[in-house]
Amino acid sequence: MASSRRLGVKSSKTRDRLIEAADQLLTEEGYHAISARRVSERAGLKPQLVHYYFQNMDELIVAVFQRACDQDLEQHERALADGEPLKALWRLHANRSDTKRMMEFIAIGSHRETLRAEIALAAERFRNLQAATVAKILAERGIDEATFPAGAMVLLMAAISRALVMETTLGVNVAHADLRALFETFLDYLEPSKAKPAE
Amino acid sequence: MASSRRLGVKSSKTRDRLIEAADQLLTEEGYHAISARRVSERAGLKPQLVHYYFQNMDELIVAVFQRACDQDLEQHERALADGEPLKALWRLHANRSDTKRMMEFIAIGSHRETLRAEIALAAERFRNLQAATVAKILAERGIDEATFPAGAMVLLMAAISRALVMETTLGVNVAHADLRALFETFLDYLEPSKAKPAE
DNA sequence: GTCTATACTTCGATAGAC
DNA sequence: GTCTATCGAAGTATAGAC
Repeated sequence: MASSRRLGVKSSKTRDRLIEAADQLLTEEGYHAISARRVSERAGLKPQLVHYYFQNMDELIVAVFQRACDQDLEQHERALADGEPLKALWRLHANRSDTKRMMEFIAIGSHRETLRAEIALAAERFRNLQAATVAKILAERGIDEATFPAGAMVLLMAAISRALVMETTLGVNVAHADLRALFETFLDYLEPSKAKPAE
Repeated sequence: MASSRRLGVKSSKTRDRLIEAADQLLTEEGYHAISARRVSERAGLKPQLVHYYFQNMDELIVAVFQRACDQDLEQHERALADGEPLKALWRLHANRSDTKRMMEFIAIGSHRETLRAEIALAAERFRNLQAATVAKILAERGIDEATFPAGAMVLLMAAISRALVMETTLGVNVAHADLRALFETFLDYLEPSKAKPAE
C-alpha cells in the first residue's frame, strides 16, 4: 500500500505546525480528535495538507509520538539527576498533561495494530529506564529488592497517576487526595527528605 | 432534539440482542466500536434497527451501562459477603473484562458531555460503597483510618487493576507479576488468611 | 409492532492544477 | 512546494413501507 504520492519535506515549518496541532488535540480531547480536518483546522491550514506531509494518519500519529518520547526522555534525564530522584520521578508522573498524553498513546496502540509494537516497545524502555534508577536508590537505602522490586515501584507510580488523571477528566475525585498523601508518605519512607527545601 | 420518531418496546428480545452485541464490542474492541453498523452486524440484524429501539447511540450506551452496573453491583454484594471480603474485592478488580468495560465507560464519560454526569455519579457510588466495607475491615483489624484511609485503599485497587489491564491490552507486562505480588502481600497484611483454603 | 429506503455528515485518501 | 477537486467508505439519523 506504499503510495507513490508526493510528500512534503520533513524540515517543513508547516509540517511542524501540523504535528503541534495534533499534539494539542491529543491531550485536550484524545486521539479520536486527530482527524485530517480537525488537525488542519487547528493549525489554520487546509485538510489536504495533512496528506501532503504524511502518507496516512498513522504516520502523523507516529510523528507526534516520537516528538513526545524525545520530550519525555529529556525530562526523565533531568529528574534522574535531581537530588531526590524518586520524588522528581513522581512529580513527572503527577504532571496531568504528560500522563494524559501517555494514556492516549496506550489507547492508540491498543486499538491500532500498525502502531502497537512501536508504542509497546517505547513503553517498556521507559519502564526499564526508570526501574534502573529506582533500583539504585533502593539499594542505597538498604531496601531489599525482593521486598520492593524497583519495576513494581515504577509501575505503581504509573498506575496511580493514570487513575487520578483518568478520573479527574471524568469529574470524579473521591479519595484522590487521600491516595496521593498515602503514596507520598510511602515515597518519603523510601527516600527521606534530608532537610527542609531552601524556599 | 427529542425526536417524535416511533420506538420499539423495551421488552423486545431484539432490543436485548442489540444491547448484548454492544456490550461484547465494548469489552473486545472499546467504545469506538459501538456504531449502529457494527452492533447490528454482531447481532445479525439490520443497522437501522438500532435507531428503531434507541433514539440515538447515547441511549444504547446508557442501556449497556445500566445493565453492567446491575451486574457489577450484584457481584459486589456477593464479594462483601465473602469470608475475606478484601481479597474477594481484589479478585473482582482483577477480572480483566469487567475492569476493561469499566475503563471504557470512564473513557466514554470523559469524551461525551451528555453521558459524563451519569457515569461519574455511578463511579462515585461504587467507590463509596466499597470504601464503607473496607473501612469496617480496617477497623476490625485495629488499623488507623488516618494511616490507611479506606477510600484510598479502594482507589488503589482500581488504579492497579486498571493499569495492568491497560498495559496487557497493549502487550506490555514489565513488572506486572511483581506489582501484583507486592499488592497481594499488602492485602494479606490487612486481611490475614486464617487458614489454608480447603482445596 | 417491525423493518427498509434513504438523506446527510465526516472520515481518509488520491489525482492533478498551480 | 502548496493547494483544489473529488471519491468511496462509514458514521448518525429520519420517514415511511409492511
